Amino acid sequence: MTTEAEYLQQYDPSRFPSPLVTVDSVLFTIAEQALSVLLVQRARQPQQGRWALPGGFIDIEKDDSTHATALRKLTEKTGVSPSWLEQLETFSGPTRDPRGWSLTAAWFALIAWVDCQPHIASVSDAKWVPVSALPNTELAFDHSEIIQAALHRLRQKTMYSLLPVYCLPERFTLTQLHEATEIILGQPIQRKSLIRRFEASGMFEETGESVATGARKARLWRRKPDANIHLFSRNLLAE
Amino acid sequence: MTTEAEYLQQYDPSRFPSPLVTVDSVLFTIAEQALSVLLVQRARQPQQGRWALPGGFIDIEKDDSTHATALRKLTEKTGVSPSWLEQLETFSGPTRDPRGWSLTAAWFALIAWVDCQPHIASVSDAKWVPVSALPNTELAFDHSEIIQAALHRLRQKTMYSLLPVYCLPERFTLTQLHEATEIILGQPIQRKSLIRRFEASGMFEETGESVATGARKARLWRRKPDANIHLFSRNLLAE
DNA sequence: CGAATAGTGTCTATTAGACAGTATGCC
DNA sequence: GGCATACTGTCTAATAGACACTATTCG
Repeated sequence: MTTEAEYLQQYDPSRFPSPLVTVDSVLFTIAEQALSVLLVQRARQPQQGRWALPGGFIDIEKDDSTHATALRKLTEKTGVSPSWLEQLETFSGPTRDPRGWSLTAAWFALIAWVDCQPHIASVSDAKWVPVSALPNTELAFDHSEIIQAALHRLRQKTMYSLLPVYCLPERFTLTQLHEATEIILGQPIQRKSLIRRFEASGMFEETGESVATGARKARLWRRKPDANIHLFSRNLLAE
Repeated sequence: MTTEAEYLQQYDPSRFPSPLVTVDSVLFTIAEQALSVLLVQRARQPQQGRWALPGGFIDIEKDDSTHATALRKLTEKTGVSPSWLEQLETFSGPTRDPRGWSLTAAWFALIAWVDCQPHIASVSDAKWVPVSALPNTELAFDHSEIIQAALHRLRQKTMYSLLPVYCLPERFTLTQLHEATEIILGQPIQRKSLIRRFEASGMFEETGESVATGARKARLWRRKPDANIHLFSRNLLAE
């Protein structure tokens, strides 16, 4: 019989074969009227030169969860923190990475295009790719599959929450939210339905400002500082 | 410049410090009118003797995903495959396991009590614990937190699908489904609402049999062999 | 004033909640 | 028949879809 303290003293973490562990994120935005995902060109082997999701290894010294790893990698690539970040799913298996049995904790994130455009435009190894262009793009590892899962999550949540606001700048108009929602779902949405939800959510406040976009000025809104996302009990587009 | 083949030849997976990786599952059932979770007593250090979720290390030789690991561990403990198995979430951090920075891919599962009761009853290191008893139980690692996340998932999904059928035996009555749903949600549900959903789902077929439970006989139903779960676009208990 | 964009009013359709009512089987 | 359990009918309430309507701004 050994105590836990004795056991830990003689514990050797390298005794058992362990999978290769990474963290990858699917960061979406609306770029020029197109739902787009951030891709990064791999600087090193394996799959050197291929486009891949932003991510990498956990820094055991610095990161105190895979959430921290995802946030650190995204901030390195975009210069800012994403507005939304939630765990997606973990992908694993012996063949998804040529180095051997591997596991990646995938995260799902949203950001406003204007918030990171200056940073992205200044580097050559990161770019926004419209999701409509993905079928023609061969990505590293199983990253296409991960993006498909993230896209499914994004569309589902858009039907029962106002998640698309996290793709918009801090101050936004209802028309911007409406357009973002239609772009994500790929079909027309009743503006009235969206506005009803917008009011019922209690998540937003007027800034008092308004902007002209050609005709009547539109009011500018922002998220209330501590408002949590509101989940509706019915979906849009229920058919 | 090295090719990927050259790179892989000299690749040493033990060069970087790596987290300890495990797979744990939260298996629910309805045991004697109580929503219960399967716990296993830890045979070894660390946390020897404490009750914990069924799980363990990935077998790099045998498992071709964490799904396979979860299934293997659950089958070892219960003698059968769970009726429902989906990924929950990955929990990670430097302090959740005394051996160091660790990560567990958590899975969420359902089974009929009668399907595994013979096996569970025959061993002394596994038992069903009603979720109502969990606040008074100190579990290993962060397993209480994992169970809370699973419980939340179970209750959410019960509101927009007929997930509770996966806690029932192969052949079941509408009353059993109704009771399971009420037990999971912890409040009364309109039987009529459930039956409307049951019919609309298209997931079930009559067996032609019926059982007496004291008064009028109840029809026995089963899931159609290849039916996928039906997701409704509105929730129960929307208030 | 007309055109364009922003925003409202209000009718219909769908489906959950409530609960009364009918059916069946055992004593 | 009486009672308990299984099952159905149907009204109300909530909210999404549809779309006509009003409001504001600019030339």
